[in-house]
Amino acid sequence: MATIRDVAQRAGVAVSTVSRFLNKNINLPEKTEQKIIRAIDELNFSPNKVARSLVSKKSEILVVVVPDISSPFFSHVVKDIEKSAHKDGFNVILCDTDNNLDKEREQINSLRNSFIAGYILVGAIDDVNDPCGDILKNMQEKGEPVVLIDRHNSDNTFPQVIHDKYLATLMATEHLIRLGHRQIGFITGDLRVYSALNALKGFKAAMANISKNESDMIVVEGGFDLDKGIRSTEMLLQKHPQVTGLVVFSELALIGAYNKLMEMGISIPQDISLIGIGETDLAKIVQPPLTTVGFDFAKTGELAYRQLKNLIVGKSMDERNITLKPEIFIRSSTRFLD
Amino acid sequence: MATIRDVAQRAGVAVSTVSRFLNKNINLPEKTEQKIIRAIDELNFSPNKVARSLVSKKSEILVVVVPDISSPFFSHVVKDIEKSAHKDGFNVILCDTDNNLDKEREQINSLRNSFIAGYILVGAIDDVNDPCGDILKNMQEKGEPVVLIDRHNSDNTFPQVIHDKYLATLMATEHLIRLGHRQIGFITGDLRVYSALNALKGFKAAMANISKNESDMIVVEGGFDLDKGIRSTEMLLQKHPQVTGLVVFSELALIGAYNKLMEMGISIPQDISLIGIGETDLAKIVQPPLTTVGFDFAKTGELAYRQLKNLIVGKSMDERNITLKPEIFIRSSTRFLD
DNA sequence: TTGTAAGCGTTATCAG
DNA sequence: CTGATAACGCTTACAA
Repeated sequence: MATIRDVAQRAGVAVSTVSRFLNKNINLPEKTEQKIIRAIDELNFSPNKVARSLVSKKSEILVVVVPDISSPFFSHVVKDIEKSAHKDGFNVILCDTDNNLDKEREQINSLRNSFIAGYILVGAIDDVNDPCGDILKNMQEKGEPVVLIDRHNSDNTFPQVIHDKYLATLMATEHLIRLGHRQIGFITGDLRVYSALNALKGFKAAMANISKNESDMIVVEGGFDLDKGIRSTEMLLQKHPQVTGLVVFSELALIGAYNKLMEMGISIPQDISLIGIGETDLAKIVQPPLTTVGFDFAKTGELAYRQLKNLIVGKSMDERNITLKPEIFIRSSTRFLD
Repeated sequence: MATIRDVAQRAGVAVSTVSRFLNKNINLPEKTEQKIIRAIDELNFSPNKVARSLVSKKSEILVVVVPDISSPFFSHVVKDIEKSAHKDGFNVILCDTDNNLDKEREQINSLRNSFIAGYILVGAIDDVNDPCGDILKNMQEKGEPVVLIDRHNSDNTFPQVIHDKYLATLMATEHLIRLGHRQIGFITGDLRVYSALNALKGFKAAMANISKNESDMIVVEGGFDLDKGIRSTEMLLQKHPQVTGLVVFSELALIGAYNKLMEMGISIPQDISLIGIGETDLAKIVQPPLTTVGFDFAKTGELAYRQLKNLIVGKSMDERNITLKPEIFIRSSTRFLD
């Protein structure tokens, strides 16, 4: 690999001149510029990022932390972040924490001496009980650019993008209520996750209109994968065979619930109306297509990146907290209860 | 941020001593070791990766290039690579090329001066016509560690992990033939992709047993997403309403085909037997569950990482080319044609 | 065993 | 406007 020294030597100028040229700091005379260009070309030189990073104390590297990249929502968000970031010349380091906050800690800490330009952290399990407070606090003190997506954000410390899961679950549940359902079950996500907790609140708020005390409400703690959806559905139906409507948090668990109902020979929506929180292709594709309350998460990644970018360049933002509102997609898995 | 200098000063030793301690190059006397540990602790010091990288001319950063991280197969592979890599202390830069080879070129080139430890490239569109030859050749010359997954690999230049899509499609087609089908349609992937091309060969090989000339074979060029699967199925059925069996390459296109058939009121497997190449949860979940010929792609990422690791540490591998064999999962979407 | 100093490839300061 | 040269934070000969 040729260095800036080699280029300078070959062009017959000083390294600083080449450096200036590279950083377009100044208008050099046509003549020297040509010499430099030629030398760079002949040597096939390109400046070393690491050396550059060492002196400038920054890099063009972003870190994106997700609980599970193989989950459709997260992989879409990451894709959009990467796409936006790439346009600005940033590269993205992906950290998959496997829903393990210790791993998250470790990963972030191991990167903290690499002049990372900024971080985007996506909601993780146990976020509610232990919002990585120590690390985040430290990052804040150090002034490191951090943006949060669907994450517990005490004291509103960091800019964030939030999907209003409270409202989404409220809407979903109210939809069933409007259709005449009274015996409505809710399969939550892992309640140590910020947005899952909010969803539960939304469910309770909606149910409060038709049910006097909370203890009557039919709630089973679920999770974010297919398997959890299957098992939770089974459990819920066993304990509460009277349900006519089912609200399921998270896309994958919804598909799990769908699968379980089909397997049990329970007809959707004849026997049970099924509605999910979160929108994916999957919900549209199964038969019958599933009614969902979802978000246009094509925007999430880009919005989060934009926030981060503003943070990095020190530009003030119009709004530090972006809350995305849900939309209901009525398909064929819910019916009027006569 | 404290530097190694600060630590040395505080501990009352030379920087080199601290460096030696950090790199465990030597056994220091208990006494000085304690002093250093204390200083490090008090200053909350951790060594700067960038500076380290500059002198060592290497880094703990891997680059993984995929055509589309939002596709289930790729996101699973990336997850496994990340997991394995993280155990060895590597971080992973994710490049999503959006199936654009120019973007791939650009991304890789922009990273070539960052002392990247190694690269894993996953099969992309146009790989067949233009296997990024210039860049890859250059990388080979420079001795940069590169591992390929499902990718055109002229002259067997790089270690690789391959899913035998030829065999998979052969098996799928033969399964339908065994069930008595003769009018079998095939929806390919994008034929500029290496493994899609192989799949087509597999289909033709199987069909050769029951069909004299190739021009009789029913083939429609498809793609890798849901939408392409839907459109290709529509087109195929329009031109060839006589088909009783359908082989679909790629997981997502399979689901698209399923969806289209359902929408058209075509019963699976009564009217048409449907079989897919590639295994995902989706195929298991829809009703009826779909027969597939798939791969245990839980292994792919880890295997590729292992190859790369060996390349990086200069360890010779048992096998440079790992070919993963498919397995048939017979479910309820194929039936005996009476 | 420990310390001194050179150097990794840049950028930035400061003379000329 | 250009050219030496000192950083940046670390590793590693080489010397003591």
